[in-house]
Amino acid sequence: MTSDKKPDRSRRSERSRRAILDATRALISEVGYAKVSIEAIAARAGVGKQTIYRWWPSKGAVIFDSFLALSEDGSEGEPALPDTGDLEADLKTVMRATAAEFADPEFERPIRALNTEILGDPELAAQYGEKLAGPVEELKKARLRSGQDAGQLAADADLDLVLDMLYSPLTLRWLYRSGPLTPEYADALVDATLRAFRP
Amino acid sequence: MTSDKKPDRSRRSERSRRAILDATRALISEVGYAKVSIEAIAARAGVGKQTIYRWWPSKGAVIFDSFLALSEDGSEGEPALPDTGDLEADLKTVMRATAAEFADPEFERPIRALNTEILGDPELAAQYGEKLAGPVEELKKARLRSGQDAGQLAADADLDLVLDMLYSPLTLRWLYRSGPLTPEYADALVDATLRAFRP
Amino acid sequence: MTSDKKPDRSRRSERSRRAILDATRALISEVGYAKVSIEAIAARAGVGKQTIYRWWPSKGAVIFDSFLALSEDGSEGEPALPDTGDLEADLKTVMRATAAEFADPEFERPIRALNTEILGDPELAAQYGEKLAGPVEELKKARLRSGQDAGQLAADADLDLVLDMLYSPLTLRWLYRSGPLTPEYADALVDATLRAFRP
Amino acid sequence: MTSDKKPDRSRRSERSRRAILDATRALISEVGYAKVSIEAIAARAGVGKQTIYRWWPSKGAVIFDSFLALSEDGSEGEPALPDTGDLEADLKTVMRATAAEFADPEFERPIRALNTEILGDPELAAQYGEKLAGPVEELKKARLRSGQDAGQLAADADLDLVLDMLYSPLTLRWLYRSGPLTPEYADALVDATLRAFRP
DNA sequence: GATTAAACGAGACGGTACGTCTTGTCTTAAC
DNA sequence: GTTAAGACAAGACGTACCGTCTCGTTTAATC
Repeated sequence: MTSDKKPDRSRRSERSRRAILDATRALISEVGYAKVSIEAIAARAGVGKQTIYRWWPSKGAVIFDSFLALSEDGSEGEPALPDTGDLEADLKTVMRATAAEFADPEFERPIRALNTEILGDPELAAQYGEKLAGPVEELKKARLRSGQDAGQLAADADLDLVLDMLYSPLTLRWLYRSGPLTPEYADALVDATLRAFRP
Repeated sequence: MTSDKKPDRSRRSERSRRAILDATRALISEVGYAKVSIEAIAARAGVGKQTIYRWWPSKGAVIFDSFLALSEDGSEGEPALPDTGDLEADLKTVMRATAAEFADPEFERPIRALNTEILGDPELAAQYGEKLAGPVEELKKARLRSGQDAGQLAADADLDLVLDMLYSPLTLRWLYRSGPLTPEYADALVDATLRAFRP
Repeated sequence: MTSDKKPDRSRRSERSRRAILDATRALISEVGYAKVSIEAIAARAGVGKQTIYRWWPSKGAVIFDSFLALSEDGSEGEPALPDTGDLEADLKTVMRATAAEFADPEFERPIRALNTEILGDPELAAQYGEKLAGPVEELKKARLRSGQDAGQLAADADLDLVLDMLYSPLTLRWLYRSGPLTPEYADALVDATLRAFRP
Repeated sequence: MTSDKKPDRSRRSERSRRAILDATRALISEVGYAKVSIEAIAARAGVGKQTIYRWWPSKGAVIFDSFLALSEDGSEGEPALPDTGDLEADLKTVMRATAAEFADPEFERPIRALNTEILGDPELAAQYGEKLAGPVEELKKARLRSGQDAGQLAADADLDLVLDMLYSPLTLRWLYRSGPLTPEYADALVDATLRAFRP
């Protein structure tokens, strides 16, 4: 036990924090997750390595935070999902959009980097669930609940399970690249899921 | 033009190949995926590093092959899935078993290693689909088809979609550690999926 | 433009420098020049390889420096050569000592290592002339000059040539192992040289 | 002691032997001694590595033999040194020629390669003395003896010593690159040596 | 305004692993 | 039984990063 001195958060340089997070995202986009190194981040950010090690426990944590920061200042609170009163139509809209996003090569590298990190680090996985996935999931569940109230979904449907059946196949197909992410596939998932949980 | 000489497959040492694959699996079990290095594999296998680099393009490929070899000589052809005539019961049996396997810490490390590797390498992902996942999927589809014939599944059900809806939520929950892999969850997935595709 | 960053000399670790130089000399003595590797030096010195590559351009340079360091802290300035007033006797004393030193198996390996290195690297050869051979040569010339003043050597004798004729045959015989390094041979060289340059 | 089977000299391929020796010399000229590898020689000669290892004990031996072969078929017996009756003039001619040869960059690399090899391997040094240096030395001594008979050299002069004093300074200056190899230097060596051994 | 203590940039350090290269041995097929 | 070819075990090469550890230098907050 050499030096348990905890850094003083109040004196942290916001300038450095931003530079590190920005450099991280830029590097992921440019060279891909596997080749992002702490040294490269520090050099790119014009920051000493120690400044990174002082505030983050691992490379994964930096990468994770770089996404978190993005979602935090990108949107002040998540936007609600569409609610036209037609659950099926709304879900298809959202699922098709998700499929399109996954297919967009622009997002491919960063999201895949994030997922790889989460896969290997339970700590980050927990944080991911809580900070990133959770809020979005709540929004989705709210829309489902609204559909439930409108009698478009069984009153006793387990909404977490519904979400799983909707999104998991899409997500896994993307992760494993095991099939094309077409609008038709998105629609088929919505149809089947709604059949399973119709009132 | 540096050195485009291709090695001569017919002169490959089977002895070394096995030693490398065995050492790889042993190391993954012992120290976990992240800490497996080519150097460690070579040392453990009593093999020169070059012998690994000569035959495999990447660490991921070695790891992948070590699983492939396991499945190839472990089972001479995959065993058929149970077919008692009751599709629901059989699916629940299989899904519960899958959930249990995922939860077994013994398999945790190796399978997670394999998945991490697949996630970051499209080449391996393709091989995975073809050599490992494909055959198993065919067996599963055969059982579904048998249920279809028995009138327990809609005649026009897209069996790939059925499989996705059954297994994806389970797999993703395991990958992301986003929830417990209980028999109840397995059962719920089977119930919902069968509802979606009942005749 | 890969990495033109020059290391900062002022921050160099004296501790590591000494450890490297010491380890180098020890290894040369123990296993011989040909088998000294950078890896072995680093391991022996308890130092990262990069610390060697950071400060020395080649293995030869390390070896050379290990000798330089020896001569620098071994003697605070070279000791003067004997000057009894009898040039012939003094030269014979020194030449016999040189012959004996060459014949001493203790010095054999290190000096031969140094010589091999110098032979293949003009850069080091220049440094050798300047830093190691030069100072000693000056002392020898000083003694010759004193002999010249005493009328024991021709006033117009080229002292560099005198030194060459004295030492080169001895040195070359040692390098090539082309003959025994006896006191008689040393004496004969002194006699012949003094005859050639007598007043 | 695994396989002491000695190869059968009578079945040796002369074609391969020549190809190896030629390739060796060519490589030394082109890339310099330090970068000549057995692999490169074998590839260049169109020969299996084992064919080299079967007939030569070390890389040095191959290099040495490549020179030996050169001197053997280049000249069927060494040419006699000039003997005009004027020893001083003849020696100056020969010494100036030697100095010029040393200075010729064409010969620089090969001869230096040979010397480096000899320096580190007593076995080769002995062979060098016997097969390459010896014969030439005998010729030189023959010329000296002729001068002795003509009364231009002391009758009791040790001819080996005379040769050493003539050639060693030149050779060493070349090896160490410690000074220019001018005709003047050659002349000065001859002058001084003849002074030392005049009748 | 001067003092002072922590965060900072920079980068040297001991290490691990990389992927390449060469060595000397061993194996195979052609002749 | 020698040869060309080349796979093999071994291990050094020089490079890239790791995470830790000084170094001066800002930069605030306290005096």
